[in-house]
Amino acid sequence: MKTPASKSTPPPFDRERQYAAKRRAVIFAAGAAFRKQGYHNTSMVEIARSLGLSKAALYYYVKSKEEILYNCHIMVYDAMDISVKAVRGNKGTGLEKLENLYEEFVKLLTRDGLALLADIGGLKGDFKKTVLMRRGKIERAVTRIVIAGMKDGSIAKADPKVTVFFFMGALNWLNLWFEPGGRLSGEEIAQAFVAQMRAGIAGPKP
Amino acid sequence: MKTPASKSTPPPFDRERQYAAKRRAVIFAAGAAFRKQGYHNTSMVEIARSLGLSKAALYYYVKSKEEILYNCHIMVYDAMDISVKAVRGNKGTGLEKLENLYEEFVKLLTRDGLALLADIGGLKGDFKKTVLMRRGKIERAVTRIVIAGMKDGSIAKADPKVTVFFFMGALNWLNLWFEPGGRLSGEEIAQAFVAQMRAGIAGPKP
DNA sequence: AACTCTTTCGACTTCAAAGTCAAGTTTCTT
DNA sequence: AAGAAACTTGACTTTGAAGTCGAAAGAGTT
Repeated sequence: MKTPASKSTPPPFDRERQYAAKRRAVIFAAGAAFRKQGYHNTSMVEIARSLGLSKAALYYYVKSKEEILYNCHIMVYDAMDISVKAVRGNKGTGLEKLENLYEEFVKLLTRDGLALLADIGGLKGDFKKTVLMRRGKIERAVTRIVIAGMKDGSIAKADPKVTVFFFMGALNWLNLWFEPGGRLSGEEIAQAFVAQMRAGIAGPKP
Repeated sequence: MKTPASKSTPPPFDRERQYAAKRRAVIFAAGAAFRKQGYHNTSMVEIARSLGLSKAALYYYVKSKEEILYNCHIMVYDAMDISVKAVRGNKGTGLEKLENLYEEFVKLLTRDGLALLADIGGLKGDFKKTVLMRRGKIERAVTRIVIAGMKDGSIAKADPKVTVFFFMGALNWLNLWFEPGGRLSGEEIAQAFVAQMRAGIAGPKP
């Protein structure tokens, strides 16, 4: 926080970085509260207090409550997009790819306080449009893998949409009961979820 | 409340029945809106208008918005309790019982506009306590069946809680994407969900 | 047709929470 | 140490939706 003022190249003390870090902290604190209580049941004052700040201080870092919610959503989708890309290159059957991806998803959601929030109704206009678009993108990517798996025989033939919605539901529900530091670790849940997902859809061809 | 005073039995025109029916209509209309938009994103005025009423007319049938939400929850849990009881008497393995129950659950949620709402944060005090209790009751009933299934070998041994949360998540998520009258009927979804749930957890003993 | 209970309405009040502001304090730079 | 930028504050305004009320229109009964 304090940098030496002497002659050489004093570590730049990047103010932007400081600001960005605090802004991130605000969004994560809010996200954690939204996850547990829901967007509308969490006031800006609560968020502020959880960080030891006053409400107005929050508005130094964010423009509005809606913007916080938007960023909570986008952060998760960004992380998921990365996982999707990572899996794209993989060799293996559709089922294998899906296992890898799903495991990453569970780990994401049980680490770092990232949460798939259901609250999209709290967003308006472009915020809403963008979030729905991003969610659709993830969904389509997963569905594509499932369809590929059905083609190569690693996944049992069925309606792809229903198949996907079934195990994606488990991810969305996860946020409402998972407690970091509870009896079950994210790792354990990831293992169990992947196993159950896999067994649920595995096809005839091994 | 009022019984005909004349000699014969003129059509009773039961006012209580009328009232109860309209009250039910209010709760269902509200439930449908809550399901799609969320509790806090649905105003009383909207609910009223969807029924062709004014806001004040709503308050003739319900005491508060919170009471509506409470009743939406309770109606689902009542219906689920009935399904649980129906399954209790059944013969068969744990897995078979669970299949029957799960199928009933999906059908419930795709019929009659009943919806498992996630919004519990909108409730306070006794309302909240009761809803959480009812939800816990259902969860425990399902978990008990799963544990029995693990004992009789029809369900693969694993952490019962995680096993249950996985497929119950699909039910909760269902509400957010299912559209009555859409491409997929409730029947079809029920078949697909049961199949995927079953395959996901089936044990060694057939 | 008069009477009464049920049902509805428009207009009002209340309330909680989002968002704003002017002025103060702290932290870094020179 | 002075000046500027970053940061924080308590008190204020705004907003949107919940909930209330007195009057009136409708329906069934005699």
